[in-house]
Amino acid sequence: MKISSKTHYGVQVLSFLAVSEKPVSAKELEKCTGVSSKYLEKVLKILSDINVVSATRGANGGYSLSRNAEQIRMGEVVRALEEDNMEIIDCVAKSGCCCPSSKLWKKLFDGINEILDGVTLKEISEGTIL
Amino acid sequence: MKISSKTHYGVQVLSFLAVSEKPVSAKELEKCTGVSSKYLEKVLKILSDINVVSATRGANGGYSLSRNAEQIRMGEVVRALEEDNMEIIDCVAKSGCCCPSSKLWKKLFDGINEILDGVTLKEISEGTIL
DNA sequence: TGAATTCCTACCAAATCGGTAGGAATTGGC
DNA sequence: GCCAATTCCTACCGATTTGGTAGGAATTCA
Repeated sequence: MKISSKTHYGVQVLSFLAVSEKPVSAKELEKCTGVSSKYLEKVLKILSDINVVSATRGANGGYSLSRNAEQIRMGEVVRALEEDNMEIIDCVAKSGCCCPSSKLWKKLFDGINEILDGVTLKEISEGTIL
Repeated sequence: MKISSKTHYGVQVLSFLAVSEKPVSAKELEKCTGVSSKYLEKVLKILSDINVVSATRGANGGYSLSRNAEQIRMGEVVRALEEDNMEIIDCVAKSGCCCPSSKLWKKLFDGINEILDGVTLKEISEGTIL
């Protein structure tokens, strides 16, 4: 029940990209964040796969948002970065089980997703989140 | 960002205890849940430390709720079972940092706690959770 | 005293986390 | 065409966490 550093880094770099005009390379992001560019590459690949950032290779390449920051909801970002760990506990996910607690976990994860989907990258980069 | 099996087991055994009059031993709970009594002992020790169950040793001993089920909120249970992993990410917890994402994590964890504190053990054991 | 039980400590295998390393593929500029 | 800059791919690796197991000490009831 905690946020991985991968997710943390992911949101951090997104808020850098949100205020940058040109593509930003992993090396430059390393300077901003202090996180190794090699590791950021991994994080950014995940964000690229879900079409939140677009990556261009080669000289003058780098990463940029593939949509406006207000059209990027934190839900999709966090779900991707936490990979399959955002699902409800196995027994519930695999539909069969109906242990008494399953409704609690469902309620919890629905709530988590609702909160995250209610926040856009724009709000984060501008600090206007409530 | 997932629920550990320890937490899952914890809520499961609590809902057993909620419908039992007499103290229930770890061995009996093993029969109900399929989880080894040795491991359940650990889980129950945590719940005992936060005064949600009371344990009595010796013959005819076992575990029972130390309060009415409607007075046990899932928030305290889950926070205890997940130990320190329910805190906001380190950089935020240690007050100094104000990376742009910190407000998001704070909002998220506040929301999680609010959801969990809004559900009582009674609702779980009776299945009346919304 | 003996059986049933929790409590305490130590240990352990497997998975996950948080990276590192090396190089292939691609692209732009000269 | 070549070189430098960049992402992409694959493999590896140490530390930590997870999910237990094992053995026995302490306690309690009959």
